[in-house]
Amino acid sequence: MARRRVGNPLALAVLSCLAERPMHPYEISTTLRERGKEQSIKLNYGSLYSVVDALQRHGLIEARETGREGRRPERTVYAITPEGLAEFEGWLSELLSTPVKEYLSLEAGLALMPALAPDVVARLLGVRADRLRAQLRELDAMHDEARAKGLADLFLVESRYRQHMLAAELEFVEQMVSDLRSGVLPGVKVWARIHELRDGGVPVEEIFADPVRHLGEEGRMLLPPR
Amino acid sequence: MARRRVGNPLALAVLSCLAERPMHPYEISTTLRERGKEQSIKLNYGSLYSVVDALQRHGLIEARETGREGRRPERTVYAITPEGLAEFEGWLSELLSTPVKEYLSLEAGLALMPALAPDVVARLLGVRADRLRAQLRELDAMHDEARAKGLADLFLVESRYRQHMLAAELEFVEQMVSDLRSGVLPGVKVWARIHELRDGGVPVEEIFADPVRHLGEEGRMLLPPR
DNA sequence: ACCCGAATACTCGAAGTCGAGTATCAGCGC
DNA sequence: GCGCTGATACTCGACTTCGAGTATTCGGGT
Repeated sequence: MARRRVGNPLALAVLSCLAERPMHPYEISTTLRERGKEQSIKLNYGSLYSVVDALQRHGLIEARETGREGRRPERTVYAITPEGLAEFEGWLSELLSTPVKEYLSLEAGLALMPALAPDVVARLLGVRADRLRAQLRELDAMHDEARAKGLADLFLVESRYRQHMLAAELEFVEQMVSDLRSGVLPGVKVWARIHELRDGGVPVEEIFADPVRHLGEEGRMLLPPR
Repeated sequence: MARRRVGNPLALAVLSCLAERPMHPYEISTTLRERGKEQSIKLNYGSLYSVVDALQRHGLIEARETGREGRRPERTVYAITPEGLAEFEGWLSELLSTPVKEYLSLEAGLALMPALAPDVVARLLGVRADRLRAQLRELDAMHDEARAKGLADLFLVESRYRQHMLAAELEFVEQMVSDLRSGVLPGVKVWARIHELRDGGVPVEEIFADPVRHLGEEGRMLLPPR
């Protein structure tokens, strides 16, 4: 997979605008905003200008006119090059066809959660579930409103995707909370016991050094698998 | 929401290790790797050392001993401070309880997909679906193997979450492909027609300037909503 | 006639990210 | 006893990211 010379997805959005017609960077930013693309692609000025610069350095876009009106700051209008158009279509195709590993923040949280006691985690995830439900309601309202305005579903696809993924997360979190509370998830009992011991003053290192002594037979699962 | 002084999730992983016992950075990296946490938290050396440095600057960890064996590079052992422990627990709690907006690459792709013709997009998403199915099979195999080795489900939670989200993505993509092929998604007909015209030599700008003339009544949906 | 806030159009530098590169050592086969 | 691979333990600097800051103009109200 030949790595893209300019990696920021914002660069792709810039190319998408310039594929329509030449624009200056600020116009690109307002265009993306109007179309709601900044919901899907992180946009901030610093990145925008450095990305435009990088695209130019690599010959994917080129400066057309650079004029000024009154004593306003200069405006440079850029146009896409044939190589830029090829890069755009290739990159977009790859984005659609090839899943990439994304580091979700909840995944990090779940990976480290044993550092907190299981009942605490259950409570925190419960709060998360509430917030997810609120976000889903907001998205629903937004979609209804957009529909009422006559916006075609085609332009809501990315938002529907976000909603779908949010709903999936909620489903997982709800299941998790119930598994934690009921204690059916293998390992939770031991996990809870470790935190009880720790709160009672036993250093965690010591528990791990000889789990079976502190936790009984179930502690065996903490030993390194042969 | 007070912004974290050190933002990289890797910093959280570092704190989680040092909460157990003092370590030197390289040991942290191998520990995280052994436990499979690098699947969930991006780990590379450059970031590791700069993150450790930042944590020290902010008083969340402190250097203990800095010795060397033979003529090996120096090793500095770090320990967590009380403020570091507080930061760790607060941050982890926030991570679990509070959803944050994540910019998924497929969302960017969907937002820009009208730049390609609908049948092309359908084909690309079909390829993605195949790849997602392959990844899901791999994860299933991994989980079976881990189970067989006696690893508690507790330590697979993050991987199960990834699997759940991957499955949700597959579901969405499959639905999308079928909606595109059947043409039931409102807007797809117009979208296809635009690409036909463009391939026939009509500039895209012109179509957008007077959509109704080029596309008939259905073109009206491209006009800005009042 | 003047003021104020919003919009226009960028600039700048501090901070962070990344991965290839460097140097050493331990063990193992031959 | 010699070379090779793989592990140990980091360093470096080019490149990106970020968002607050700057300077100007426009339009609407009073």
